[in-house]
Amino acid sequence: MATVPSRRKRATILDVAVEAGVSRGTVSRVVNGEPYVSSQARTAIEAAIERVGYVPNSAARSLVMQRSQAVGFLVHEPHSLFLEDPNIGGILLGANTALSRADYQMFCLIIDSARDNDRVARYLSGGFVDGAVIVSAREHDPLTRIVEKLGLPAAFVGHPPDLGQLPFVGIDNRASARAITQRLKATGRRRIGMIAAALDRDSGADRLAGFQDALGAAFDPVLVVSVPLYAYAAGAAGMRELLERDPAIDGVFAASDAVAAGALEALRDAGRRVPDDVGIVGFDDSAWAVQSQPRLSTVHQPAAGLGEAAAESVLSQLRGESPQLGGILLPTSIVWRDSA
Amino acid sequence: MATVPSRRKRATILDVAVEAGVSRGTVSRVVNGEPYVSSQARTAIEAAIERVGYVPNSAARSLVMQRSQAVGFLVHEPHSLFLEDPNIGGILLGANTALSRADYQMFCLIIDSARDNDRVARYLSGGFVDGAVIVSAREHDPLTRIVEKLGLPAAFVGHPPDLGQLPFVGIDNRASARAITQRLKATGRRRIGMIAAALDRDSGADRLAGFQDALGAAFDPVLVVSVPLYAYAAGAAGMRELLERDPAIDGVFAASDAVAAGALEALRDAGRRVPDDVGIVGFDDSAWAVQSQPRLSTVHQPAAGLGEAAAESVLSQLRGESPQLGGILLPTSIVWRDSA
DNA sequence: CGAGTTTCTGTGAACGTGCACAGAGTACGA
DNA sequence: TCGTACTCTGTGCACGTTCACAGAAACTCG
Repeated sequence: MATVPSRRKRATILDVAVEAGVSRGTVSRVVNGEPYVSSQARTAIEAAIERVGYVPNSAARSLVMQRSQAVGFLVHEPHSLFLEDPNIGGILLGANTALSRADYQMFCLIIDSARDNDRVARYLSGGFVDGAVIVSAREHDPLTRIVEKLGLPAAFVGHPPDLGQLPFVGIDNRASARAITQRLKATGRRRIGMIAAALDRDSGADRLAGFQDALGAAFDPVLVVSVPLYAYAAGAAGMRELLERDPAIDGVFAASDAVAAGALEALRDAGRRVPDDVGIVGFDDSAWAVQSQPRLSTVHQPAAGLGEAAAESVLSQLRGESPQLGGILLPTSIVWRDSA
Repeated sequence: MATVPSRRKRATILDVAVEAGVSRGTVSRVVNGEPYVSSQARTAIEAAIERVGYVPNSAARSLVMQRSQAVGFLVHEPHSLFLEDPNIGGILLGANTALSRADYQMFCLIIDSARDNDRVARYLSGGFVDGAVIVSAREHDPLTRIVEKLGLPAAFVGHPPDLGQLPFVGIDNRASARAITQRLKATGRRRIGMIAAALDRDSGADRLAGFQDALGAAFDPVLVVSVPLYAYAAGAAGMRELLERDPAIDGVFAASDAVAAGALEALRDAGRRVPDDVGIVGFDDSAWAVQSQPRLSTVHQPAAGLGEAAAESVLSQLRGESPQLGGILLPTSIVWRDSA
């Protein structure tokens, strides 16, 4: 039967050995850059590899080496939010950079429904990957348990409260929120409110805490509204609510750029000028920040850096080093644009 | 310690066989759902699998089966554009959906510099993947040649002109451009221009052709400016040029949402109201479309659908079916918002 | 009751690689 | 000269699985 004609035979290490007139072992040594190979044999083998078009079979290598040279990139996020989240792309890119630098592969796994849990566990324990970078895990996430039980080298981006001793990387949300609120205050705003979001995540809660830190005694709970998600529509609703609570409000810290962009819409509808009447700042430095009118002042998240640091953490665990306790916090910076 | 790191020794099919008191072959049959297993043996084996925590070793399976159950997702795009492109995320998600439904893994490879070409060729031919979904390949892309030479089951998203007989999925740019231009005409605009972009890509050229189709005899080359990239700044420059050529212009088809957003800025600067004085439409239905003021009427691209269709094409080739000649074109829809 | 069929099970060979080990050749110093 | 280190090469085994084959048991039918 000629059903699958395109299945060509690939050259093996043995083909190379025969072609070069040496043994498998010597070819293996050349391929892996080991010493104790005569320069004569080496050149002959290199030529033979070129001639037969040899490429090492990763499955065979994985089998005997007991590792796959691959790291999983897991995102636990509904598909819609995956697209909206401004950071995931950068994290993915950063992780990819670090991993390919170390000659590791990156496998993507996007977990949408809980139905996928089985598949994930199988995947993590099936030898597909030597480690994992895990993005946006939540509290009580089964993923956390699976990784813990497996003892798999892993690093989380973000910091769900029940992470235990598992390594993570993140930014100091609290300090960053404190810093940008202080700068907002420094521009002369008197009645400063916040549209807090995603308080069930540590990022959301910490941003609120930082806001409160910065205002100190001036903090007024009336000027804080909370919305469930870091989303545009939620931001608009939150801003309307704030305007209702205090029409004299003249400064707003939005928990994310998307939220801030939504707030901008509500302010426009209410006839307020930004930044003249109301100053507004966001968080993330995402595409929203430069596409809004006016462009947003915001906290810049080093998304690629987070991905890179997480990947590096996994790689170091793979080298047998023990991960840094308490996680790694990357510095943020404030980008001052037009909205405040 | 009671909790020995399960990382050390994983259960093999032999462990299960011993535990269940049968042979490897029988366990293998159960694992792969083959017939000719007594129900007695089946239940014993299933219990044993549970007890020892057996997970099949994918490397060993790949080795003997000569396939990896993985499909590569290749993006050929500088990192910065990868983040900016509104469609890539959706394509990735769609491909992931289709692949995981078929129990395939998705393996991401982001190709930035030409330096990576070697690495890519190695991985495509190294048995890491059984097929590939390739996004944003350009003309004379070495990737095209590599895939062709390897005879690897693949599908391109988009359609570089030198693709030859390789399968691809895309949208009908020409028909979509025609449709949205017609609707722009139907709103009563008399002097309609176009900011064409990226005419060196088929998408750019086709959008211009569709525009010309729709206007028919009314087409006036004076009202067409061409900019090199689908970019904001280029759109602003293009719009200024158009206003100079004909101040009476009252309708504009921008080749992308980013271009349209730039045009909006130029119109604002020129004191024209949108949509009152000038109606403008874009293309892509990206984040720009909803973040602009006013929100853009535009052509919606089924990004997830594209990824899914590309993945399905690869899967069908993997089943031995021959790919659809001439590629697959997915339907678009027009989203009517505020800008026209 | 014997012959043929169907159902079920076990066994030995691959798949392509890395590694331990053994052995051959060479250089060097005592 | 011999012994000893050092350099280089080839060979057998293991990794965990699937598959083809052989054989055993049960069942069917003339």
